[in-house]
Amino acid sequence: MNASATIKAPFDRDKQFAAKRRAVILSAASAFRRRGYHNTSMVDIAQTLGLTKAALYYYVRNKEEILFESHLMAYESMERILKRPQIGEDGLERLENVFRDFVSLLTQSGVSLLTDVDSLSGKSREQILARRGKIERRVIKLVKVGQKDGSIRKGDPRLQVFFFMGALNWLNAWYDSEGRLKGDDIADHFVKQLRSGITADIGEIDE
Amino acid sequence: MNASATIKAPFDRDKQFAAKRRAVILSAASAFRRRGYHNTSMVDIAQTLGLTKAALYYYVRNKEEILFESHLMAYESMERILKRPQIGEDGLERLENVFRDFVSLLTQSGVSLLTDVDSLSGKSREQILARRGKIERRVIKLVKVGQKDGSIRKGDPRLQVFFFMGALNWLNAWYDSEGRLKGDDIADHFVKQLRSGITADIGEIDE
DNA sequence: ATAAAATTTGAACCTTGAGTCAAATTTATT
DNA sequence: AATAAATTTGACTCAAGGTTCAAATTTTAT
Repeated sequence: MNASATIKAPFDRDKQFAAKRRAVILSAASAFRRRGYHNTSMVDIAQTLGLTKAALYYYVRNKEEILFESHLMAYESMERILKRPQIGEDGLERLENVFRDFVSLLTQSGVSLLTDVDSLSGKSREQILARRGKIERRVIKLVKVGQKDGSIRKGDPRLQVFFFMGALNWLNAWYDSEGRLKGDDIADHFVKQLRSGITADIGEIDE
Repeated sequence: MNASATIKAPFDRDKQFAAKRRAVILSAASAFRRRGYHNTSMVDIAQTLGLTKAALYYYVRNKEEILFESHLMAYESMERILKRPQIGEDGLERLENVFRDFVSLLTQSGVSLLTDVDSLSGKSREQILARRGKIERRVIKLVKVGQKDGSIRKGDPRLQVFFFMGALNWLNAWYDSEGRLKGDDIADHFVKQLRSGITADIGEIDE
């Protein structure tokens, strides 16, 4: 069978397919973020790409799969950030850097955090929730490290994390790459507010 | 016409109606918060109340009206909090108190912040967005006051507000009145994190 | 130039869930 | 107890939108 050169093809089939599929997901994800999952029809998604509704089904099993992959894409990016060798002296600094990258991820790249988890069914939902949980736990761990080394104020780490992760999720809702607010400025500001929000008090009141 | 006593009726018709209507909205709002607007059918809403889908239409014009009223209910509560004579020495303290009441509102009462604004059409959406904008502006103003009197750190007030309002919106997504976390504890913690996040630096670095 | 594979389409199908309505039932008043 | 108004229901209609599929079209390789 093909003893001669089957040199992986000069125009690469699978790569093309994967790229287009990815384009579908990204485009859809962007629409989901703005209008919401249920307010975005398959026709909408198709038209944005200059395609026909039916064509989408060549790249995707069904609409839910698009939502699933959208979520996955976002969480994979965040995991990549978390896995990276952490830079920073103490827990606080490391958390700051991670958080800054999170903000950048959401403002620069097309990636967005979706909230329509409940539109996923069974296995998919569990998988996504597990993924999110994993990320949360990692961030919480980071906070604990900071508490241990004295850089982050004592207190329920879960609550501290929920607080600033809320900022992140909300950012997703109001940020529009048009406004005067440049992504980096937001990142700077948010990091500052995050930091001062949880920095351990030096000699201050403990309330 | 009715010269004799038509003493407003001893069993009060309209009040009964209003109460039931309110119950419908509240129950639905709760479901919307958990499962989302589109994942909650009219049948779901009806069943929760021990009714039939058709019965709902005696109290409500259509599903969208329920969503609209849900939003309205939340924003009216928040406006009520904002309108109340502010207590607190400076801008920061006043903001803290408002924020604490916001948190309490979302954890204690059944009121919840909905995000499905885009499922509203035309007039309704505009009205709700206007309402939200009004609230945001009030909070921003509060921050500005704090900046002026020196209690709140300088910086883009809009960004500062978005940050902690994000926490509020996100709270709405994860808070479940069951968990070990008691509403008041959350409020305490959040207020603390809000405060330290924006308190003006005493003699600290300005970054 | 042609054939095989890949991609896209038009036209249907099908399910879900919102909304309607006349009739049944419950509640309040005389 | 009778009646009128208020409330609820069952059964139906209807539209929207997701999904399917055989055929048409385009692309790639020979």
